[in-house]
Amino acid sequence: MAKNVRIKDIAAKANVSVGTVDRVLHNRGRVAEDVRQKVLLMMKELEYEPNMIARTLGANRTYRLAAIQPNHTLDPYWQAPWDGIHKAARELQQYGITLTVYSYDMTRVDSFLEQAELATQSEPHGILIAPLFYRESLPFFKQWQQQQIPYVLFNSYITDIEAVSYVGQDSYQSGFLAGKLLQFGQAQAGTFAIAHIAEDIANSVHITQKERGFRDYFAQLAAPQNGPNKTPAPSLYTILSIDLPHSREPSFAQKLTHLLEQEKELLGIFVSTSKAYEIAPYLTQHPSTIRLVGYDLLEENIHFLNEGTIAFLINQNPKEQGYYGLYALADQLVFKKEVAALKYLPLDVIAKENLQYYVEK
Amino acid sequence: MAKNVRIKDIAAKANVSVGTVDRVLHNRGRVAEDVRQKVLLMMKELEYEPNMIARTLGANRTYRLAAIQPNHTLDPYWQAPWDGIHKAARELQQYGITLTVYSYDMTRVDSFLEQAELATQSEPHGILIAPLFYRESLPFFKQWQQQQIPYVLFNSYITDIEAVSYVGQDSYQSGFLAGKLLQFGQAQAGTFAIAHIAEDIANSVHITQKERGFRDYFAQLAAPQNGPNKTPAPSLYTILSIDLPHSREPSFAQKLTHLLEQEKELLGIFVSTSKAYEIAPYLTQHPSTIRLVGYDLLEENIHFLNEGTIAFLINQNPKEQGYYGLYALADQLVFKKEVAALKYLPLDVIAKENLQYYVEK
DNA sequence: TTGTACGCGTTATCAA
DNA sequence: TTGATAACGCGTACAA
Repeated sequence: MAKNVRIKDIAAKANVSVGTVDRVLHNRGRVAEDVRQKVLLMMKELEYEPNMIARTLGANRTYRLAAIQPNHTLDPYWQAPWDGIHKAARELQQYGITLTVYSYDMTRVDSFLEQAELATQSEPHGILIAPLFYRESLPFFKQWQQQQIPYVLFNSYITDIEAVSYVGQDSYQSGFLAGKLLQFGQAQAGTFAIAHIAEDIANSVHITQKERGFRDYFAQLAAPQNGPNKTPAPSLYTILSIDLPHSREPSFAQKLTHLLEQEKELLGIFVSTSKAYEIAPYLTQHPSTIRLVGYDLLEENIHFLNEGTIAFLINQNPKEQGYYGLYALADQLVFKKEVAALKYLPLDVIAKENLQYYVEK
Repeated sequence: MAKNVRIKDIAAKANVSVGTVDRVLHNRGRVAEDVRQKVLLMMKELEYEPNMIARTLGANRTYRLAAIQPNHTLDPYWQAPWDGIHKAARELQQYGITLTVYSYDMTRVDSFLEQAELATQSEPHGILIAPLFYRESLPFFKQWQQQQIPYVLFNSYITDIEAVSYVGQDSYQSGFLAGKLLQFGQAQAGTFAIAHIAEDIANSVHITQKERGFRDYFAQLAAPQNGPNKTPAPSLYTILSIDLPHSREPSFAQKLTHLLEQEKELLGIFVSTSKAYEIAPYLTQHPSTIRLVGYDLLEENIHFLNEGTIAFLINQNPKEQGYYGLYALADQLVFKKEVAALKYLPLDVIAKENLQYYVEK
């Protein structure tokens, strides 16, 4: 209950001035070792906790942060991260943080390079980036390391030991979960498909991880100890993966219709991106026993979820990804907090029945 | 980006002193009307935004908050709200907020009355309360209103127009969701049960709401437009509710065994409290087609979820309830923000496969 | 009715 | 290597 301990108190107890305590506190040097030790001891004894309010007021610093992500007007998914980033920016404004967002066209590598270059040239104090292009991102990471600019990755996981943090979803686990959602409660044997729509799978790590998780779910059903569930022998499930082009291509309808008509035992489809809504219309024309699972609470997806064509959507908390991503930078730069190297956000299972809590929350 | 506008800037532009601007800003009176108007105009023109950092530092006020909730050592559920409240308290400490928690024995009304009385006598600046006892809470609300003490309700919803906010779950909707989770994918007709364990249903609003939601889920299946799903006619489902005593009573096992053995077509059980783990052991001894759904990520529940006996758990975000509950008070008292009168937290659907993201997050 | 001056806890800039 | 002191932006006595 004692009043909060201030620098002044430590100074008095150690018979030095506040200036000296401050130098010890921030390792600014220029202080005799024995004095340093005494001050540190007093800090321990009094359990000093710095007052962040006063600190930010006194420091009167400003931090310029840059965020690099796909343009939210070109792809609806990216609206949510954009919102999250700006929400965080508003809250952090009073701590002297300003934000500039660099948006790139996610279908064009040159656009990414251009915006990342612009961000770098602005010499920000920290960078938040959704590195959709694996190969093209690495050189920037290296450059930022040399310039000592802390950077945080979000949404797309790239192994990088030097990044302050990765904030995003666990793609492998989400594929695993999708398997469960498709198979759960299905009494009969049959086929499950994973569909990739317009993805450059080679240069996209997380799509591969999703497929691996998906297949592993069915593989582990084979394990003997699976509790008391009456599922058919796992060998009865066939898993197949299908690559679809952009939906505007004629071969999209062609390939999809072929799948739906040829695979008589098709029990479910897992769409590895947020574009489940492009497949949904085709299902209404076919036997409705085919269960559809996809990602993200886009307006189009929500429509089919409510209609019943989409059974479940996996929410990757995109808004929170942006929000916590920017906060990770602030924690590092402003609040000098420990920042977790890895922050997975929950994979929310969304059905028609709990949808309302996730839209506009 | 022009420098942040300060009170001093307004004062200069309006040819008055900072004291006058301050009085206008906080409606302290004692300022000529024409001067007041001029100052207000300047504030608009310069788009003045108060610096909360400097404000809290300057004001140097302290706020004593009281939280009233069931003892977390007597019932494991209440550990999470307790954690959330304390997490918020730690963050808010630097804004001059101190917290005292008053814990009551949720099985004893007199304990509740005692602690609520203690909290009231401490004359706090704000109160956060989980009002499990409906009737007994109302007089306290009245008293707090008279004393002008703002109070926030959490976890248990009680209609009260005067409360600053209610933070918690939508009980009706969670029952509805539970219906879906039990029925989903079940091809055959049968019976679904909702089990209440050791609950005083008459004095507990949210248990009633859960049951209503649960029954309504099956009722709405009767509606004609339900999309393309191959469920049997809704009349084929029988819904029954069962009241169980505390599990230490002999009649607990008796009643439960009776249910399991007599209801040959029992497809699922929905436990309306966090005590699904008390029913789970009985299921392993019976035909495993009975699906079990309950609430909350208690250690015991998690055990049976991983084992497969419990199919889904609905997470009511108890930790967040405490966290945001306390923040609602801080927003009102310290930050002078608008506080939403109602804040529903998400109903997370937890399966074995996405569990990991919700424990210790 | 208005203005002045000090304090909040910290940082940063000088002298010493 | 130290210590005194002016900011930072705002709240609040108290004086005018």
